[in-house]
Amino acid sequence: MVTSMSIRLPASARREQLLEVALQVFARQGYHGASMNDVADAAGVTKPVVYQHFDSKRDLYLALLDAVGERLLTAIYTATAGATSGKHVTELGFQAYFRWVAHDHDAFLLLFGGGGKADDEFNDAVRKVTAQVAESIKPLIAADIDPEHQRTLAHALVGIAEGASRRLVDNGTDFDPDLLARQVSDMAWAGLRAVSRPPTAAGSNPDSPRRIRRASTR
Amino acid sequence: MVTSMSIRLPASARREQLLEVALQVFARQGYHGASMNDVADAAGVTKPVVYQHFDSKRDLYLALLDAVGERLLTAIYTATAGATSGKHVTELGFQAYFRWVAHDHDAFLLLFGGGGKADDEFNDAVRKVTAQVAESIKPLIAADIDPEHQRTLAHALVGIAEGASRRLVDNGTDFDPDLLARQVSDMAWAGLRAVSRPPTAAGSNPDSPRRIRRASTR
DNA sequence: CATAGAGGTGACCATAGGGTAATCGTGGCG
DNA sequence: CGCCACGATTACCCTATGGTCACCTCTATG
Repeated sequence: MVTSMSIRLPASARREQLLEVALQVFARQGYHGASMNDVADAAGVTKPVVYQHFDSKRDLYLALLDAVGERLLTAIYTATAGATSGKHVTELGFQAYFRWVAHDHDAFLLLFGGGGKADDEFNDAVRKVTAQVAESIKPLIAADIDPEHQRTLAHALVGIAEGASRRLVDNGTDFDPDLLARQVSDMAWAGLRAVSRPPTAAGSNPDSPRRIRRASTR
Repeated sequence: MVTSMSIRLPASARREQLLEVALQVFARQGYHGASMNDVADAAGVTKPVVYQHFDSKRDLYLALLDAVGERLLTAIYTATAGATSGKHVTELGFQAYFRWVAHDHDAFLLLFGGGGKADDEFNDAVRKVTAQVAESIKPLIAADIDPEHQRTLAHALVGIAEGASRRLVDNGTDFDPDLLARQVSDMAWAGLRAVSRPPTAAGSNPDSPRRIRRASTR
């Protein structure tokens, strides 16, 4: 979309456009499924133009991964900045995530849509993002449990967001990010609280000592 | 591994070996990163042999995806078959999943390691697996909430398993699947319980999520 | 209006890799 | 002991595509 068709553009603008267009192309066709020609075509230019702005296909992809990861992270950071309670942070965090998915659809696909990696450097870029999200989540988790356990749960939370999103994105369903955030964060927060409660009880075994045994059931 | 180096093998055995070897190769190098020659080499044969057993690269990959998904599903099904309480099912389910990851390492990578898809058919195969896992999880979730909400939570649970696993696998860390299952299922189950009934004890938040959130929207 | 230089192009190279055709060799069977 | 069929190989084709080079064409500027 936007401008196109062999219209002359100042370098910086062209670069932006290429990034924008490349995101769409890669998100839809994956790294290997999309050729540099595809990108160029989508931008209404020819291949050499792309190479005037990016050294290689990898370079372009990496730049994209970077930009896109940055967007997600800042979205989450700014959203949760003003929150007070842990529960509030949780909900705002998920909200930011799901809003990002809903709005920056292609970005989600690029990062988590299995677009085609199999490359250490690409994996690192993605891992770095999830790790940072996880890191920002860690404070929500009771500080009195094993750090490794903390990390596990943090990554589990990231997984929640990813899992919930993927289904909707794959499905093509339109969804209300805020509703989703409420539903999911309710579950997540309750889960986190429950974990923080019992005095660690590390190494609990089959003959579990005492967990919170809230009778009820169903 | 196993036999190799130009040793003659009966067709069915060779086929099995090829599947086994191809799993490793694809898991490590991704779909595009691995050539049919790579697969053949890893099996100690030449390309045409591979093509005698599989029509195309896609075909081979699809067969792999299928086999591997099947393994995960049956692992979960059989593991949770004898469970009684919801909590028990949850823990056994996660246990089966994490054991599968720990043991069938390459399988996890193939399915969820972003090995390189960008292909609708491949995506379908993977989606089918997660969908089935999610389906098997759904009964754990309160039946009195919106079905769509149920599905969301089910997929969120799958995301938990995936997120927790990915970190460890990417990290190369060795881990104890059973411990992980306990940690994670504690959180997950608590989360599920909280959703199924009005906020348990402890002051929740203002806009308490009444049990039935038949949030119209969409 | 000449011109420099940035923006852009067409044509091309080189190689990887999916897929196939023709051929070989060996072990079991009559 | 010969032969056939199955397992395997060598050699090859051909398309797609990452990447480059030489050249063109606007437009701003003196």
